[in-house]
Amino acid sequence: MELVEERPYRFRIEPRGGMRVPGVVFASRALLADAEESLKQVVNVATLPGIVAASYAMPDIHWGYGFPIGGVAATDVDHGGVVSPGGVGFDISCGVRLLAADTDRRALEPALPAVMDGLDRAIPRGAGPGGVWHLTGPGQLERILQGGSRYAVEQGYGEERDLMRCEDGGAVADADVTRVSERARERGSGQVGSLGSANHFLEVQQVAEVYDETVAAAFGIAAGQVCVMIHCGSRGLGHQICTDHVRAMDRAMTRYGITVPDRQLACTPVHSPEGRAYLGAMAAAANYGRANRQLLSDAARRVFRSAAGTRLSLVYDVSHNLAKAETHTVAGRRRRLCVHRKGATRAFPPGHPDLPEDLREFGQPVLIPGTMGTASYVLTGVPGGDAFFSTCHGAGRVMSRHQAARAVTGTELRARLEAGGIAVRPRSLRGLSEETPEAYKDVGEVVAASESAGLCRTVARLVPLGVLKG
DNA sequence: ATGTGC
Repeated sequence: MELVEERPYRFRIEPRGGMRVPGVVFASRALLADAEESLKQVVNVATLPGIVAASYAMPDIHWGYGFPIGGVAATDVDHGGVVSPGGVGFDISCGVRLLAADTDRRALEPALPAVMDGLDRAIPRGAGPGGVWHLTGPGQLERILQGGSRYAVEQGYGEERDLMRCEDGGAVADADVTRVSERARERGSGQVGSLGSANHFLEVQQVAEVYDETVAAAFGIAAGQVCVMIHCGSRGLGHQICTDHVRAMDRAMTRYGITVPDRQLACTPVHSPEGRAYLGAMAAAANYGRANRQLLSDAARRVFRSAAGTRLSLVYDVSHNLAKAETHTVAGRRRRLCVHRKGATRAFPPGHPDLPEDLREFGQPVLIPGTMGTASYVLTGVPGGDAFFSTCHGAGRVMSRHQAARAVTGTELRARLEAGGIAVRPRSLRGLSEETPEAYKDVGEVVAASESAGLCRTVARLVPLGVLKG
């Protein structure tokens, strides 16, 4: 793959063959070692009908289904632009939520074991069914799919203020529950309010370092403060929706005269029946993922209140796997776009009208979940942000699950983390070993490259005190 | 990511 370094941390792949736009990759050379397969995916995405500006990749790019993880692609909906489920990923609306406690690490210390034991009991996790809500009637899942976090708050699982700190106010209005298959509903109905497995987690963290005092203060965080970070998505429901709609688009594509270099890029125009159906179902999954994080926040709040007398207030909730209707200026013209972000986080700049009023002058909080036992980051959007105001989403794997499990046993890893002062409550020791830090890139490098590329600014680094995993 | 395979 021919990468031209346009400037430090920004590489370009010139359009050729079926590419309609160039590829643009934000990274260091070091982060792109072994990226050959995922760079090919950047090139493939550049062939999609209606794509504008470039096929972008963030510094945490790695191989994914069709699109690379860490990919951003926008299509012009008024000029045949397509939507592709592979550009969102199987875990629709996977994202991160950060809550700030009204206490610091030292004050929490004596209560930490009780907090961890309480969370261990209160937070459903791991593969398969189980969630904090047991649905009572047939209409309840539909209300979750329509109402997202807003519905959870209406039912008493949160505060009205939470919704101000959620992307889209906690729910999007364009969910179409009729496009969510019976099978997806079945899978989703038993998992409402659950973490899932793999890289999903709930961590008790402390703010280890603040890089921008003013912005951190506006976000409600300070050095030493205890926080709770929740990383999870839409579980089996989102997975089934992706499966269903990839299949439908794969069958329909030729009717629209669309050919793609990889079947995993199955897509149809945004304004086709199949495109609208996917976007309606995707929005329902997005609301499900948000309700999921809202319910887990409420469960965590109850534990902190009873075990430590501590309150948790929401900093922000943002997804890194979504396609969204956004208007951007491209080549001097305002265009209505379908922006796919897959393993990439929206990072609106200061002054953006969609930000809550009290955060508007500081930019959007961007939440980066780190590898277990290392660090997580809070970033903020910056003026002139490239790639339709997007940045990285996390570390990115370098080792397969199998390799990781061979490198360390769960028991060894737990002992290592505990020796480092991190309490661990795993559901499965095998699952824990698959998430060993050496299986991932250094998230600090990813964040530094994102900032150097001009995609965001680093606000704070958080380190874990306790980890709950699936 | 995922009732960890079609």
